[in-house]
Amino acid sequence: MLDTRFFSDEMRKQLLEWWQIHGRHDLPWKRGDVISLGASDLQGNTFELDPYPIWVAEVMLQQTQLNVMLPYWKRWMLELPTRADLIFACLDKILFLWKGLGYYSRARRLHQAAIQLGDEPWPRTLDAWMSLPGIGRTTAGSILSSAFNLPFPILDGNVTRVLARLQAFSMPPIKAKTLFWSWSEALLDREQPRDFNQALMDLGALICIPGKPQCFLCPWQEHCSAYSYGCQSKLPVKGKARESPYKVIGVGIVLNELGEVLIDQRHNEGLLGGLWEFPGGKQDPGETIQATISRELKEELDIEVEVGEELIVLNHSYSHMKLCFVVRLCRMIAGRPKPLASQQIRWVQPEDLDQYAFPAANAKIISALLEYFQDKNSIPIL
DNA sequence: CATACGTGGGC
DNA sequence: TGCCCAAGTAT
Repeated sequence: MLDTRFFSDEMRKQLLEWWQIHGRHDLPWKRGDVISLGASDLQGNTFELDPYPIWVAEVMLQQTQLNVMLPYWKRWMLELPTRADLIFACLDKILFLWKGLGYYSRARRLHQAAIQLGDEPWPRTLDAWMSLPGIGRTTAGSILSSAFNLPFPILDGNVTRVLARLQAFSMPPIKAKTLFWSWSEALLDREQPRDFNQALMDLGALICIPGKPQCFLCPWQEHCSAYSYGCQSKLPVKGKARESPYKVIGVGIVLNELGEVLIDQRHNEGLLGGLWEFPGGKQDPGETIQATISRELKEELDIEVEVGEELIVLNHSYSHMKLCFVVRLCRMIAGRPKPLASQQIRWVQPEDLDQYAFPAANAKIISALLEYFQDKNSIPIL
């Protein structure tokens, strides 16, 4: 039941004319090699682009803004320029290239998907792309329309916001995914889906922004229900966010007599999967932080430590919880560390920590540790 | 369908 | 400082 009343050819034309002038035309994955020409020529927009750089970009762009992912994408393309390079890369390298971007399962799934594709030709159907790990309908539609100029709609945060305002939709869009998809599909310019999808996203990213949209610059002002009601800054309606839990985490910087520090690699599944970290864990109610650290290191590494001075305390918010890391220097008293709760453990020189993929919060701990050693001008003998 | 899953920028 | 938000996917 496709309601296309609101979506005219005139609207498509207005958006594309706006985009020709104001759109983001400098996306490097859309300026790369043209892998084949269609019946027409470049002017006709029927050329095809290499899907690999587009695929990498689209995955990096999931829940991530263009200016944030761009340097990561450039480095990735230098290190792993083709699908074959990705297939044969090791997970450590992949996670290192992803370090700091967040949502690390994206990197693992990109790798898995490349392996799954093997040396098959690039898929050209929605189902084939969506069957790959890490690729949902939006990413599949983006790749198919960007690379092959095929008429598949998208529904990202930008498009959702534009549509919610265009239709003055008064419920949280999350409750009406199917309707929004049908709108995106009805709206799509089937003659030039590549440019149209990009134009729609650019409209959302540049004009129809959250908060205070730039309606005075909008090519669709006259078509926008929210604008006519003056409610554009209230849309889209968001669902109520649940309070995220707060936890205190005791972290142990365990040093040995060689001045090496003990790190562990997290299991691949779940939060920060596959990344390295300093050992530690959640403080139990009524427990001192010293007790937390010595208990966690006993449970996870089977070592006894003496908990020493505080290195740093830092707060860190994830999307679904807030943590306070209390980091203490530790001396190992007894035992030999074993990876009881991790993939592996390693003793490393502090200068070599930059060769491992640590999450952002741990990167701050590393900075504090290196500063500490610099101030001491020597490795502390505990 | 609700929830897990990161991070940095903007205000 | 703290909260909102950003090119979503998997379960």
